[in-house]
Amino acid sequence: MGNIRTRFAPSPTGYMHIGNLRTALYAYLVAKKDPNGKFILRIEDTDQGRLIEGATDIIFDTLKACGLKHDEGPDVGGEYGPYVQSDRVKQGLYKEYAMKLVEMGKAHICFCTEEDIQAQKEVAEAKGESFIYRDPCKKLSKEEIEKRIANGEPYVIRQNIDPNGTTSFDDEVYGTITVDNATLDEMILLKSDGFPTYNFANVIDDHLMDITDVVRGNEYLSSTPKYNLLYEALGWEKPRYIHCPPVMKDEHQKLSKRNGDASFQDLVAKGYLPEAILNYIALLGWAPEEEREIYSLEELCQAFNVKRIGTSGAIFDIEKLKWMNGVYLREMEFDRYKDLVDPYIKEAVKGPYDHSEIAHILKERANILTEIPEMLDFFDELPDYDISLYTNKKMKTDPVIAKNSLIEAKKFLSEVSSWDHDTIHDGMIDLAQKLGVKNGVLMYPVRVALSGKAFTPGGAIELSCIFGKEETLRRIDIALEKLA
RNA sequence: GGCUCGUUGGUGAAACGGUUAACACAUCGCCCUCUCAAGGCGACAUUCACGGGUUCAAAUCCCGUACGAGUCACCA
Repeated sequence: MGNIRTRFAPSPTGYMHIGNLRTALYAYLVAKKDPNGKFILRIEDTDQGRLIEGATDIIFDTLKACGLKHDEGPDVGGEYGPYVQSDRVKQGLYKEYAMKLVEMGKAHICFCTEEDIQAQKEVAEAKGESFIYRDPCKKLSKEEIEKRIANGEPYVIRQNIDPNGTTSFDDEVYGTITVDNATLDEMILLKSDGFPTYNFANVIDDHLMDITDVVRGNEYLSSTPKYNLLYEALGWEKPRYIHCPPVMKDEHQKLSKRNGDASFQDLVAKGYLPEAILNYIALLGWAPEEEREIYSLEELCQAFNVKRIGTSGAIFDIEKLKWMNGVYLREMEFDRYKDLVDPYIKEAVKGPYDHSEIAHILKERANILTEIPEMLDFFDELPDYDISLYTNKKMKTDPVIAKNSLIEAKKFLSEVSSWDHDTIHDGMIDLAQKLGVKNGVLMYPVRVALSGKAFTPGGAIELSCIFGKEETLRRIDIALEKLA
């Protein structure tokens, strides 16, 4: 073997949520840390009742949008296919191995019904006893089993576990974990519909696909010993295990798509960039060696180290994602930024204004794309504002001072030789000086007159430039009327 | 309830027996500035869930307690 092979094995049951994506990311990074490492996508659709149409496409789309390119998978093929478990069922793969285990005495055929077991469990719980199912079917004779199968009685194949002794495994993140075999219940390997359970399929497929490193959520920590018993029974080499801490919504609950909207596509729809999302979630449960926090996917591949994955759950903090998204937006080259932001500008600004200029004043200010329309809501229509807006302590203005500033500004702007940023800027600065006032005393009222808002992207001069002479003077006149 | 895992500031976290307990987000000040944002500077854990123990020395090792999470499905 030698080369690392990891897999991301989601079940197509709906949207891709953030915790899941992070697991995919880590699996990808573990593989790509090795120059020859392979990242495999496997679809685990063994629960026929939970399938959701289109869910597989969401998985493909999400991985693609994030740049988590898989080397093998249902859509790209590979020598270890098929990569969809229901297709593997058709090959009789799982049943074959399950029967083999039965022959070896490591599993048995079971005719018990769910209701039966559930009832026994409830009785035990009522008595306050812990419940480990001791399957009577284990004692069935071969003849009896054959007869009942021939009769068409439904059955499952269940793992046999010797209750004596302990089982341990070494997790790369959590260290050595040991459990008493007596606490392990004998899980179902093959369901009555002939499909394997995850518990079984994952072992078979990981082995058959030569997966060297199993990366998954820590909810599997407690069932891993049972998987290892299977590996041992089959005489297979066990993979390295990398169990990841959970991503939490708050102190008590894991992140779930059901309650919040923390799916990847929700975040994208809210105006977050895939690369920022990926960068942020990489830091949930993993810390780089350097102090740096901004990493491209390629840089993450270099910096990533399993040893620095943490063990406790991390709360997803949308505020920090917001900040990080802003960093990506600010550092983006302008052309790409403009294309990205243009739909949002169009949504808010229908007037004949230069979108490129608007993009410029937005670039340093917006953290999320979807907050852009609101920032620009004064362009098409001047909001109705109260003249109390002209009172600003820091700018040393009030309505009386503002009126004066606007009269002077209007005088200058009506006669300015050329309507461009530099000319207006220099002229206004000169004007303030001539008037013997601080820049703000002159600029602030102009900006308020143009926008009707206390805070705007861009200052008085930038806004004047974008609005053009006519509209600028028109808005100043409106202000003067209000202040009259 | 049994078993497994976890617990450093509001959040993400560093520290791998000896530091003033990094850094980042958020928050709050100040500076810069035509507003806001960005940027700069500074404040913010006398303390690492709690209680014992080991040690000259513990957030770091050990034990216990509390709290939390996961698991105990013909779900993954």
